[in-house]
Amino acid sequence: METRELILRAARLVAQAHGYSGLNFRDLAKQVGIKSASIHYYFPTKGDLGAALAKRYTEDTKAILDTCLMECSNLSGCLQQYTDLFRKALENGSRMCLCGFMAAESDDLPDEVKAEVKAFGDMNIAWLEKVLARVRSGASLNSRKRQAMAIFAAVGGAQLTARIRSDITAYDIIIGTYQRCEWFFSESERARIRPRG
Amino acid sequence: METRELILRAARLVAQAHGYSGLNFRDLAKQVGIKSASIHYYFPTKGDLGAALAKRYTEDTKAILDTCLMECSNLSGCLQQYTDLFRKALENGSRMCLCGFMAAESDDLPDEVKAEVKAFGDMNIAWLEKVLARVRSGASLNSRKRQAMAIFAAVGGAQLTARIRSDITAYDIIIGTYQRCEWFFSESERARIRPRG
DNA sequence: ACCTGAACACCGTTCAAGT
DNA sequence: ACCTGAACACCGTTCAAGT
Repeated sequence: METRELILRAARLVAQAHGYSGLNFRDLAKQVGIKSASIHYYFPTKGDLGAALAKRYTEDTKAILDTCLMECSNLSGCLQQYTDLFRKALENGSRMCLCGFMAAESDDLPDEVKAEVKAFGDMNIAWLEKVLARVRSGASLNSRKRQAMAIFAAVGGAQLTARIRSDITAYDIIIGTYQRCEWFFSESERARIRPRG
Repeated sequence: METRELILRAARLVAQAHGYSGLNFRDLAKQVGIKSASIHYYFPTKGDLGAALAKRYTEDTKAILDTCLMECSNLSGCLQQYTDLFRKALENGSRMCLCGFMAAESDDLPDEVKAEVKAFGDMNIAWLEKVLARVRSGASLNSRKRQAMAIFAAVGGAQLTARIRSDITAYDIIIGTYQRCEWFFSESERARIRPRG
């Protein structure tokens, strides 16, 4: 396999466990079998590597999600596959979504990386909107957009919680609770709430 | 103010923006007006600093939440104050919950820090269970525990999403959606779902 | 085209030395 | 009790030099 590809694959696993700041050229080089200075031939700066990493991650994820969308006919199947996809990161050494981790590191990301991480979120939300549009054509565009954002945020939060507890069942419990909609307020409680923003 | 206190205050703001890995003794020392080697007098290792930081953060948060619990009579008011508290971090320079950030960094945290970050989650979930118990005495203990975990995870995910979008209104939209329970499935859709785990 | 060693300013940590 | 300078192995980056 090409060196550039080997670097990206190794870097992805490292970044999903240790974040952008946890990436370092010397260890990466050791894994690939070259010297750290050589990585700069493919990725001049760490920012270039981070941006390429996030972009590739978005492409790969989009390909998987689009396949889901084609194969799944019902909403619950699609969303189950969506949450299962994020579960896989946890299964793989309690790793996180690459861009979820980088979202936390936002302040320390070079602009080009930040843009790619945001693009990952945009892609996810757009995909979720498409899924929701299939079965909730009645709901307004804005309402579906809000729901898409909420679902995207939820899997990130569930990953975070499962990660610190070193317990993947926490992810299942949280996602399961969302799915069953045992949420903030009961029907009667909700009537009393002033919406925000 | 005592030097130790000044270090903790400066470190908290840094860690909420750059995480545990973003903490560095030299910058911290500069802010406090001493040399980096002097910080080791108060916190022998970076792990000691991180653990003290997370512990203090938990204590401070618990004090605020317990005051809420005493003053608020209804569920929606309590939970609104809860989500507002996490909103404040975003208001303050788009910062994150200290332990939310550290949860992502889990793999790189010394054990003593990891334990304190987990303790923050436990405290939050216990508090939320107490709130839910007030108005949902009908629900089972386990059900309330699951809801508490879900709410805790949700604010973390909402922070993450708002942070990468550099847009605090994303937080409001997401939290608002949870509160209105426009969630994963409609009533009829939910009937078709096989629960997980 | 692809790789390297050596240098730079930066990190946490240690420690002998100061007051 | 509290602080410091100097040293160490580590980081990303640069660059002249190799094939």
